[in-house]
Amino acid sequence: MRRMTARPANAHQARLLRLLRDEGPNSRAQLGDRVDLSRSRLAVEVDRLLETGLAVADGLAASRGGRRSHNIRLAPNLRFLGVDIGATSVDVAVTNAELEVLGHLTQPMDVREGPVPVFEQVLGMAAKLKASGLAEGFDGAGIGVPGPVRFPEGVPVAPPIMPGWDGFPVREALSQELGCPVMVDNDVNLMALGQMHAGAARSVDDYLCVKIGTGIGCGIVVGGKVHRGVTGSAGDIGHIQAVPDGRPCACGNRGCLEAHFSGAALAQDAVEAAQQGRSPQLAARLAEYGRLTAADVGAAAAAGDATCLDLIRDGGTRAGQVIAGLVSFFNPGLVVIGGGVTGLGHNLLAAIRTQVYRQSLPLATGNLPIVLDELGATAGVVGAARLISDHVFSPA
Amino acid sequence: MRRMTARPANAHQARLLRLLRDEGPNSRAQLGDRVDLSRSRLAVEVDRLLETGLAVADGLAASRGGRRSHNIRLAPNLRFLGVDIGATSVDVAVTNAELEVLGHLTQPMDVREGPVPVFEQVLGMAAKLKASGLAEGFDGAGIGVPGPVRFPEGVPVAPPIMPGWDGFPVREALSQELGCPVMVDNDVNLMALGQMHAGAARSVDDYLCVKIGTGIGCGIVVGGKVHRGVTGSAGDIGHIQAVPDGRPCACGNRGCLEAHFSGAALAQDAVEAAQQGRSPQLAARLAEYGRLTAADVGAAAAAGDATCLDLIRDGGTRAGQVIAGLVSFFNPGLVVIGGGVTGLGHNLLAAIRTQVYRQSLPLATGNLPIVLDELGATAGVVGAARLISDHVFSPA
DNA sequence: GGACTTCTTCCCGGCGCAGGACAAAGTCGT
DNA sequence: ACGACTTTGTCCTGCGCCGGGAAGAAGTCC
Repeated sequence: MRRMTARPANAHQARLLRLLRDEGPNSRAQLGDRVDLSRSRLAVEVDRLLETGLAVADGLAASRGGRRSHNIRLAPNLRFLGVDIGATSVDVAVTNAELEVLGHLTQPMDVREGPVPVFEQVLGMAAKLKASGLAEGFDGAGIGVPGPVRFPEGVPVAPPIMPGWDGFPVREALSQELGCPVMVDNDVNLMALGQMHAGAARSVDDYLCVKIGTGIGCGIVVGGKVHRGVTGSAGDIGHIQAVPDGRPCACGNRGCLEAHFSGAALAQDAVEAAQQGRSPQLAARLAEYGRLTAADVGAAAAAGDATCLDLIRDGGTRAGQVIAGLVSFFNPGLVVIGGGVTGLGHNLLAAIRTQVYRQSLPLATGNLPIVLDELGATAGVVGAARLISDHVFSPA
Repeated sequence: MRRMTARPANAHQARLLRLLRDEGPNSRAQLGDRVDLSRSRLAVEVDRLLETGLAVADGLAASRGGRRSHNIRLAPNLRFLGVDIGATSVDVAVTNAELEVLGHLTQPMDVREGPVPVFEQVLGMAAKLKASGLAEGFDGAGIGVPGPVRFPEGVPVAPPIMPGWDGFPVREALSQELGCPVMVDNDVNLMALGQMHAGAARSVDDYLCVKIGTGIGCGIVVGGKVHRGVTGSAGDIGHIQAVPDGRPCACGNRGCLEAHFSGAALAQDAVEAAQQGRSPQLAARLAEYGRLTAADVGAAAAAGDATCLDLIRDGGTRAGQVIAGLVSFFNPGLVVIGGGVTGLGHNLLAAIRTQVYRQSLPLATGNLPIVLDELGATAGVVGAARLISDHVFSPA
């Protein structure tokens, strides 16, 4: 069931495709304004894109004072699959060539079960999306996994929370199953790509994207490109020491950021606070559901629970200390905070901001926005689609 | 006394020039092996380089089994000026086009006197080098300053240790004086470029270069290019918190790495140790010279002074903690330790290594060399020459 | 309805560039 | 010493990229 997607023949065509992807339908004349090419050349390249079926004509554009131009848009039947595998759930979405999400499924899942059952589930979800008429086939798929990846090969390497995946040829296997090109990356990197396409980072070239969920990671974008490091483990900031001689961490050290502030750590703190009677609200929730999550802390804090506010503030301060260091080091133009704990909202953001603005030098923080992610689960799947679209929209 | 240096006309020529710069003289045939160009094209471009005088023919190369090829080398009369302005001294060197140092002067200087007297001194040193017959004029000059720089304009911005320089048009002024292109950068970035050209980083694309001198900074190289951050302050790691609620720092915070371990901090610790009678060796040196520097600590440690060994070990551990965080975050392929404290030698390196290998994750440290800088003062000036040569060897 | 603007197509000539043919210069074996 | 083979450098041809002019198509504005 292989689906042969045409590929751009040269860099000009690739450039045009990405422009159409990022800025939507555009008239030939507008395209001419954006890509430094002569009219004749542009006409030839656009015509070839139309011939190969990657783009289609789409009626007439509004006049700009003279003859009306023809609209060009990416082929409306192109489909990308975005998959975001988390620690405890999986997101699968279908997008069109402009990376608009046409359908999105979320299901609980345990990544520790290993690649084979997880992929069965993912393929089932993809089939479901296909069956609902959203796609006839896929022109590419991007996959995010919660651990480091040897990017060129698309293979997870030594992932701490998904040991069974070490060395599993994710890219190869999925490409076989889906019959289309596949790219694999760390989930945090994909979140960063999502921000680049649809989020706060659209006009920034150097930024950090901190994801605080079950674990903690950081997507690093340098000059508009994701920095993955020499072994694919760049951005693994969960095990930076935040508290000297602090809590023991699964990695064997003490005081790791992740041990003091993450979805897991926060839930544990919440349970302790409830059991010690420091927070009636949490105690009530614990009694009701039998367990607590970061969301419960956020809800209780929003309702005014002082203990929960303290937990959030302390955690934000810890995270802020580490982020302040990264800001001093990297001097980004933007920091985006995302992941499961985003539900803690502005209390968290305020604590992080305070710490960063206090600890980093004025030159680095002077014009540095620190914002919450606004895309939620969309960021990951859009980032995945963006990753593979960059690949498909590059010369063969 | 403007000297008009030819510039490459296209990217091919630029490529060839850089190849000749980095790998020395080469035969036409060898050049053909390294650049993906047809023989005809290559011949045309090389001939043009010869015509413009950027390169010269240099005899016949050894035979590779057939007709002997002609050697090509960069024009032997090209000269770059490398200037490295430190906090308390200045280095000026002349290099040829292959960035070999032909002459090198070092003089004490106080950067706080401001740009005008410092530049007078620099120009005097350059004139001295010229007068000794090393250069007739300069085809470009690179300048390193100990503070952040707005790179495109070549202007220092808000430099803490050189307040008088804020906004001074270094690039413009020196270009006027010297009559040649000038580029300005942070001294740490230039040290990193020096490692790339002549040091440990020749075959690495992503690495960090930590300079521990009067202050502490870090050069960041991503994909073979220096990362300067959005405001030019990337790598400013001296004010990352190393010790919660630690010593007060000039920046207004507490526990900054620089307050606990730098040339200045170490000298102060040494004086205290001497006065408190914890180190007879240091006391003797203090009595003799009236002051102490990091070098004294190194010498005493080498002679077996336990207190000094402790000072070095503690400092290395502090630095190692911060570097461990950077390694987790950035996942470099190499870390080079340089700057004034390199004199502390392997005791320092051992402490840093221990801490990094202990605190960072195995995937990031598995194949990570951490080495001492071997170039010393040469790194800065060669890096400066490399910076401007990259500029001169790019299409106009 | 006429003058002006904008957009598209067609066409020409220059340039970059690859690759083949050929000459020059050397090596190696006999 | 000589011929066969290899490597290197030069010349030439042809293709495709590409910019820009000219002309026509389509609209706007007065």
